[in-house]
Amino acid sequence: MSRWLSRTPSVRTVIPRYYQAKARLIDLLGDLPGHSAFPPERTLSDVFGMSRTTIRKALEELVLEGRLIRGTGRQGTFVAPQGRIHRITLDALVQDAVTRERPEVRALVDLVNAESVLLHGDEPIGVRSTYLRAERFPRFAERYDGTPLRRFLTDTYDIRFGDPHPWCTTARATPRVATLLDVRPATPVLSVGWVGTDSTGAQVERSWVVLRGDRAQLALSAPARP
Amino acid sequence: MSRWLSRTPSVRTVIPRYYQAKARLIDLLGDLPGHSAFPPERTLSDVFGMSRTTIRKALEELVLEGRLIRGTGRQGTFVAPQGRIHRITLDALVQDAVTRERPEVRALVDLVNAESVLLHGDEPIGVRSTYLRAERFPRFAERYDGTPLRRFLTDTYDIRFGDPHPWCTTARATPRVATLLDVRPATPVLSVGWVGTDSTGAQVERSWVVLRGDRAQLALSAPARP
DNA sequence: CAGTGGTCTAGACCACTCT
DNA sequence: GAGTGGTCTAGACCACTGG
Repeated sequence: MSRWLSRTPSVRTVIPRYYQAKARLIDLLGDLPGHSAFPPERTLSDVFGMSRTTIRKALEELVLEGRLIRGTGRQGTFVAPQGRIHRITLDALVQDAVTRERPEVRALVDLVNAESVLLHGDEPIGVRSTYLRAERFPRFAERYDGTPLRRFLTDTYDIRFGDPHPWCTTARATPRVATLLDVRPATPVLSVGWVGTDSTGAQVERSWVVLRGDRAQLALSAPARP
Repeated sequence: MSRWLSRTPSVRTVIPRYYQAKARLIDLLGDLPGHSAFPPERTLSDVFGMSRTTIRKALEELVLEGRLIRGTGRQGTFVAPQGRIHRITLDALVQDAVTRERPEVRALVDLVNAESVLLHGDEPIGVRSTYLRAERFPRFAERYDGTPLRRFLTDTYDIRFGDPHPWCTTARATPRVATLLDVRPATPVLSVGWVGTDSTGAQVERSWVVLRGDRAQLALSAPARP
């Protein structure tokens, strides 16, 4: 086995400091009802005898898990109320059936891009972005009426889509996505992508969705097998 | 709308410093073939005129995207070779058909836990953990022979599984998972969970899989619709 | 032993929000 | 204005690896 692929043992028996902090914060969290104010970072730093950086790392994990909510300025940190994580089906993503802001359509050279922010209530939970071959969808920008994208394409351009074969990964929010989703840059997000083909097998659509992990989960389907 | 749910505008027109670093690192990366040595953090810190922390944040993102590989000690940082990201089907995860180390079986109070490290070659790409109701699967620990779990349960205990309705999220590696996957604690990972039921609808299995995002993607299925 | 990545600290500075 | 979270810096200390 070549050396750059060697599996380092990397024992690490010690529990990281930030993780000890997280455990204590979870204790603290357990007693508090939703919407309670949570102590500020600097206080926790003093009380726990750890640097603010370490505390922040622990807090960040709890935010990502949807257990804490943080606001800027005097808003501070709060205990998140229950039931803020929504399950979204893969089918709804592909079919563009999730509530969203009206897509922003941009014409590129050979492509057209439609980008929208997925909403639950008025909270942003994801971003959807689709690239279409301009040639196959003439005058898309003028004609598109904001209805669910796949249905629109089927109705207007007489497309018959094949299986999109989506895939799923973790990624980090780019600055642009972070702005749209109202998270900090580099926040871990769930990313789903797929390629749409027409009846001839030609690629006509390329899409991805980025979901906020603290507000959305992806519901999948895996039928039982004999 | 209550104030802790208010959508802060949070304009953030500026590009974060770490993201500028990342862009420059990608430039640097573009010219290098796989397995090339990459400059150490302290050098990049000097050259870019940024703190090591900021550089590290950029490097970490590239590692997570599978474009760089880092080793401890004198190993340093390398350009990752192509084709190290493997697509794994959801079905293979649920059916336990991914190559793996022999599961470690532990008896708990009312439950039995089977935990294994998923492998591609000899690289760890994920962790699979299943909890079974001890009552429904008597003497599981002694009887289990290491074959794919669902098949074993079907054959040995005459289970007929229903649809597991899996779901998918981002999470961060706990210290334990980090050790098994050979990543640092708090590394973002892809998490897939499901609940297995028998023909009566009773929950008999509860499983989750954690996948390293830099080595594995989850292949999904979403059939085209009329 | 020198140099690497991994962790943690202390503190500066900023933008923002509530009072 | 005071206090909050967000970003970035400089540097200490450690474990580990290769020459």
